[in-house]
Amino acid sequence: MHMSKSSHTSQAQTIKSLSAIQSEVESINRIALSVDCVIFGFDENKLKVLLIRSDLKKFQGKWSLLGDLVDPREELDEAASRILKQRTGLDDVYMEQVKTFGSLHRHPAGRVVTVVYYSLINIQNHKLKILDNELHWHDVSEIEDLAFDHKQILDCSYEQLQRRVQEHPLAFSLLPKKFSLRELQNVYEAILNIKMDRRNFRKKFFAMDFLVDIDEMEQDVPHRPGKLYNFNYNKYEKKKKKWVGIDF
Amino acid sequence: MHMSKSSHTSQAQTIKSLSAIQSEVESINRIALSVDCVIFGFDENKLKVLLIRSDLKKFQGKWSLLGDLVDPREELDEAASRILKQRTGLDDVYMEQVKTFGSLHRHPAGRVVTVVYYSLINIQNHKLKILDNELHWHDVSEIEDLAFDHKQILDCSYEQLQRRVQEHPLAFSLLPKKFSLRELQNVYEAILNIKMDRRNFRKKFFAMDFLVDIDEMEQDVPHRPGKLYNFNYNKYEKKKKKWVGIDF
DNA sequence: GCAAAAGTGTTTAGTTTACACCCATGC
DNA sequence: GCATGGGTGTAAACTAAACACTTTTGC
Repeated sequence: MHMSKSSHTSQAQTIKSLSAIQSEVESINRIALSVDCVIFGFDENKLKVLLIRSDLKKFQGKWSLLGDLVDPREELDEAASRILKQRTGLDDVYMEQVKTFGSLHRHPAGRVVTVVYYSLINIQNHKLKILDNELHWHDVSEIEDLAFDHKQILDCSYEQLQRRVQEHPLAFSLLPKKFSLRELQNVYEAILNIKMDRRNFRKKFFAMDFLVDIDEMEQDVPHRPGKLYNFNYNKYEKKKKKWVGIDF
Repeated sequence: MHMSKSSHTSQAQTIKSLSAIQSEVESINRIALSVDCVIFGFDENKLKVLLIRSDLKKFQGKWSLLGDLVDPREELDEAASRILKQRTGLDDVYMEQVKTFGSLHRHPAGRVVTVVYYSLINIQNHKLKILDNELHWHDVSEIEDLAFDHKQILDCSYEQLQRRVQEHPLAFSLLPKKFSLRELQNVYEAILNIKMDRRNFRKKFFAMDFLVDIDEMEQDVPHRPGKLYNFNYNKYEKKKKKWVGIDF
């Protein structure tokens, strides 16, 4: 086999001993790690995201995602849950890792690599627990600028949400347990920023057959009330399709 | 607005000063960060991945992905490119971040969080540069166990590849610039682990209209030679579709 | 009774699948 | 001349899209 003539200078890492790695791990090569949470909600027929005012002078007046440094004894997912719990009081929430952002100068305090999660919560079901730093909900479509690289992080998370919501039953996480088909359609329209045909939408979801008619109606609506449904996760798990097809 | 009665004990982080964050960033809260590369190739009609023997006694005899610690002054993408370049000599390679793995005890040297990238390279075009630690290609389908959590990382990367290859023109990165339709189909069949109809496959790709007939034929094949094509990335960029549809 | 949204089917267009025969080359 | 894979078209099944009127409720 042909052996390249190119230099071997950078192969050192391949023959490191455990103790050498250990000393690197323990000393020079450590980096601050944070978790940032993009917390999506749905209200007033709009997709919302939870923001606070940045603490830092450099970003004075700018809004920021919720995040914190990861403790070295803490799992990444746990850090994300902790941040979410602190701010929303919610525990059992849909959450997904998006991407890790590590630009050298993304944080003014030095090198901080951040692992980003997004989560989907049902706004109606809860009130925010701690309103420090003006914690509150913002329309995703109206956000122009955020502290740090958080606008880029939000855009990336939102794009991932748009992709995933078309292939997985995520929309239900943004709604109460009981919801009308109109509400469900509104979630899709808000996330994907499109209009859909009402009849075709209903047909599609009934055909999938994991909405359960709970025999209740909307209350206090100024028009004919709609039926309410539950999402049956077990039925979904059994029926979900293995999608194959080349399409781009 | 209703103010929750729940404890405020964990809100401390929201009012940290920059200097407080700075001292955390500089000291106690740092974590070793590595990058691992899942390097896919295609040969003998099989999807391959590049592995080395693990350096560590604990994993003696086990194969491992290629990775290294991230230098605090180095971008994550650069670290991934560096690892790839060291081992394959290749520069200009398709590469995508997959996910970050951070289980507390995934690495015997201590807490090491790892950012995983996969890349797609054309095996035919090159020979491996450095063969230390028995660096070589393995059939993805035959890998049973790897050092660290690398089997889990490989599975996750492979699943992501399977999803992405159906929606983006990645397959071309695994082939030489000139390829036959049969080779292209073989890539899809290997990645997705399915058989496809030859006529429908051809129809589909010709309809997409970004394969360029370069008016050359296969050489030295023991049967009727096929035409060779290029992938025209510009044409793809213009034509690619914005895909909408709920399907799960 | 009027405003507002719920509920409901059918037709058409487009896409995906299944399927079989002749052709060009190397040996 | 035979083995091997290249190259091609059509019909059937399925899926997605377009589209309008009647019903129920609150006011």
